[in-house]
Amino acid sequence: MNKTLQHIDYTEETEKLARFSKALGHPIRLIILKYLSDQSCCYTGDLVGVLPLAQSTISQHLKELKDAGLIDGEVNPPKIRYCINQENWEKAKALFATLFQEDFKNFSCC
Amino acid sequence: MNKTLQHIDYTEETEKLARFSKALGHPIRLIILKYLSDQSCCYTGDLVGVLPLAQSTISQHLKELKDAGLIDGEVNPPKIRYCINQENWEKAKALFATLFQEDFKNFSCC
DNA sequence: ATAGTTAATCGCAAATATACGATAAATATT
DNA sequence: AATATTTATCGTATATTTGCGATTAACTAT
Repeated sequence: MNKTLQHIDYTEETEKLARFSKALGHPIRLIILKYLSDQSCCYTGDLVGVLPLAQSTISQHLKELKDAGLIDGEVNPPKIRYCINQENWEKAKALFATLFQEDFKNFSCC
Repeated sequence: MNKTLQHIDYTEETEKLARFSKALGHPIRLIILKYLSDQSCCYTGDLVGVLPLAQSTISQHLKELKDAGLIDGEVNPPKIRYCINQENWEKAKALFATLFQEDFKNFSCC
């Protein structure tokens, strides 16, 4: 974290893929996404009932996913209904597909 | 990080996918993988010449990728030749494919 | 107005990640 | 044996992440 090197210019795609990856980089967040997918949508409280973590911790993980754009929180007082953000989910799908595409791994050795 | 809750039992798949995601969660590491893919393989020094980061930092990122299983380092004294680990790369590809599969996102709402 | 419910946010602690320069290890060359 | 090359590792500093309990905010229902 020295000097001016900490912000290198990456392409928009690289930046986004790293962001998505980071958000997916915790088991609890994968479970939350799976749960959201299975249940269509859910409230924070549903997850609190299911996961062995404090409410504040779960709220934090939801924020993480929301900030990465993978989920949306729709206010439904006094609850908040979380759903997967389809648009960005598709974007993530596309980015990961590119990453693992044939031409990305078109090696001549190894 | 309290009590005994910090180690929850996740499935092997969840654990692995989170691990891969985390490794992919830094732009520099994505660039390294892309470079490895383009150049077939490369030495640490090649990356040091290309990336605006200290040699030790790059070495650390390589270790991160290696520990996640995404790359292999083959000793070729005094250099070390890094290549993508095809087996695990395929495994990652499959796991991400499952994550983004149709039936994962089979919603009834949103 | 008061009380209840739900979920975000704050404040804190501990762990992990990111970056660097310096040093060490391993091997090839002289 | 001595030197040069290459790269990992060590030590350190700072930033970020992860977790908790307590509090606050927003809205409902009484």
